[in-house]
Amino acid sequence: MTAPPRPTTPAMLRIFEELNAHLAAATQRAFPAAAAGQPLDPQLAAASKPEFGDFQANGALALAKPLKQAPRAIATAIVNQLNADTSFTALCLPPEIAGPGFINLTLRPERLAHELRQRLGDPRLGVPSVAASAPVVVDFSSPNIAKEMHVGHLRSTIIGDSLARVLEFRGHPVLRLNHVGDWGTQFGMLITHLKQEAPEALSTADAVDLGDLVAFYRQAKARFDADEAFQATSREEVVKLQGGDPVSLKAWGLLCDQSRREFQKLYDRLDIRLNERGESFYNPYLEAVVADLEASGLLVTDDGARCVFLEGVLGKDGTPLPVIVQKRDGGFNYATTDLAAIRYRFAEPPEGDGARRVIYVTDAGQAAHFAGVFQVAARAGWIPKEARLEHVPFGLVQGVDGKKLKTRAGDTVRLRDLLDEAVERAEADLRRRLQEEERSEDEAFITHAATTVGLAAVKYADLSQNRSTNYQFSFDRMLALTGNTAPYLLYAVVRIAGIARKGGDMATAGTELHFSEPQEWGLVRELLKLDGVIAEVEEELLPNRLCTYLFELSQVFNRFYDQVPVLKAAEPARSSRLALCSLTADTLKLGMGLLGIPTLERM
RNA sequence: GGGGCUGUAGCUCAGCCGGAUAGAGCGACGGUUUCCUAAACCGUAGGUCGUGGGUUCGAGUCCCGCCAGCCCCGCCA
Repeated sequence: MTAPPRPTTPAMLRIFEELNAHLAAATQRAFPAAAAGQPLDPQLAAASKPEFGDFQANGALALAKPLKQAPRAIATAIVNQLNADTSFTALCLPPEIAGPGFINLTLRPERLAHELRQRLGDPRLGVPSVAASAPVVVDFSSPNIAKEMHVGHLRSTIIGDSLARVLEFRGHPVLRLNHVGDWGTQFGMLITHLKQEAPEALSTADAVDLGDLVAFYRQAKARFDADEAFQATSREEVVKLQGGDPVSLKAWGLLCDQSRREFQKLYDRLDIRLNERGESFYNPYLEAVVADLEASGLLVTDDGARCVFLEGVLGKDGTPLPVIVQKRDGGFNYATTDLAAIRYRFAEPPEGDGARRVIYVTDAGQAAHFAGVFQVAARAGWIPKEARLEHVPFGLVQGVDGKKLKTRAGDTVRLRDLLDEAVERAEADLRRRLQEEERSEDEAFITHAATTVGLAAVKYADLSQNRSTNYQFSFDRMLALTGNTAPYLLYAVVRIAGIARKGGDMATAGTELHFSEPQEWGLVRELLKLDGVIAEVEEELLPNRLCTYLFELSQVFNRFYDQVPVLKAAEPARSSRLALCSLTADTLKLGMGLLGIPTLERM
């Protein structure tokens, strides 16, 4: 939709900005003429390999052509300017020119230690909070009333929650909206069918249980597809409902309550907070949507339906595709609701949310739908100039066979069953391990650890993959104790907790830091990357970047743990290393918290 | 027919406004435990980045064609 400027996303944001300014100034001093036209971009980036230092600047290569000079000569001139700048030399070791003309920058160790010390005892671990922000809407999960949550809701729920957590941590007021399917044709079908088959369900709470309701829904859908008379009755029922008919409304309310309670069980289990604001919420605004579109001259009546024809999107016959906002029978559809939602979310309170960023976490199959709806909203003038409206698409959940995930019987996998199995498998693993290691733990410990590991595995496996591709679901892989998995990360935290139990003082706020080993410096550098990673996730809405970071941090920590003694070290190394352990644990806990994953002390 | 997404090592995947010899995990093979949980660590092997062009000093990354898989395409959401 709107295209904001891409932010730079390196390690250590503040230092990055500082270096960038130094480089730009040095380049300008070295080549004043080159700055006359375009602003100079030093093309500063995180070093692509550790041996290149902390940062690399690639700008000299790009200047070679306009300046008609060899890139290494340009780099040399820039470096000479940098070396003459004492505020730069206080920050960095002398830059090195490498390859065709890269400028490699290595931060002074004392500066790294200084940055690290500032993060010790800082609850935000160096991640800045935004000063003030308009609300951000994250629209995710969105199951349908009268259906059970299934594997199809997994990704939206987990990814949406994580994005919301990251945005909240950055200080944005986040509206976590559950746009449940509680309106529309499906309800017409269901209510019509229930009137005939189980009328008590429409007047008495919980007269049928949810499983039966799901079965009724399936039957209703089948009748709707096959029986024209039923279709017509269902459509009339929708119109009645949308018109506020009390009998229909009561039935509708009962169905919603029942489903809502079931959804909440799963949200509680996954520790996900959501505000329900279903499609029905926008019912009072649907007329205004159509009126607005009419007033702005976008509306066309075609074959009885009121549509907006899209620009640049052609159908089979080469004519523009419509977005239908009012059906021939007078009813509204999901496009109308989505438009009303966009309009409401960007509108100022009290008749709106006043949001300036609206994020939809839905499967990639809806990309075309959202593109169309977004275009209409833009042309209708409902999107403020500085606002962002983003569809965050994700791929399908597939089985290991590469096909859409199903049960052995061929049914959709219920979310509840999927979580149960993950926890059961985690528990079986844990019990086997306890037996092998001749450890003894009480049942409460086993239940807690297995639940945490099982749910963490499901969440992490999903989040750690770039969401845009299809996702191959495998219990074996996600619960593996090695590799880029939740158990591996959880274990790193457990190791640090072990050090604390064995006498390591983790209250390290005032510690003098003295590092000598490469494993220590490796960990220091990794720890300082957190702020950049968070900024990147906030901008690109890709939780897998955070996962990659946490995995790499765990790897670097495990190497450190394996190769460098902590408790047995002499001072001042011991305290410095304890500080690293403490900050690593804090960083992992914070990062996993942003993924919606709690950590353990022992496992 | 039109549109979108995807195609990188045997498998699952990273690859951040184009930048140095394309990375990781799993699996395979080999090694490490008197020491803070070995659920770990160290090493080896393994890739024409689907394919053919183009742009560029430089392309897995940008543009065009083609191939393959998946998804979407007016009154369902």
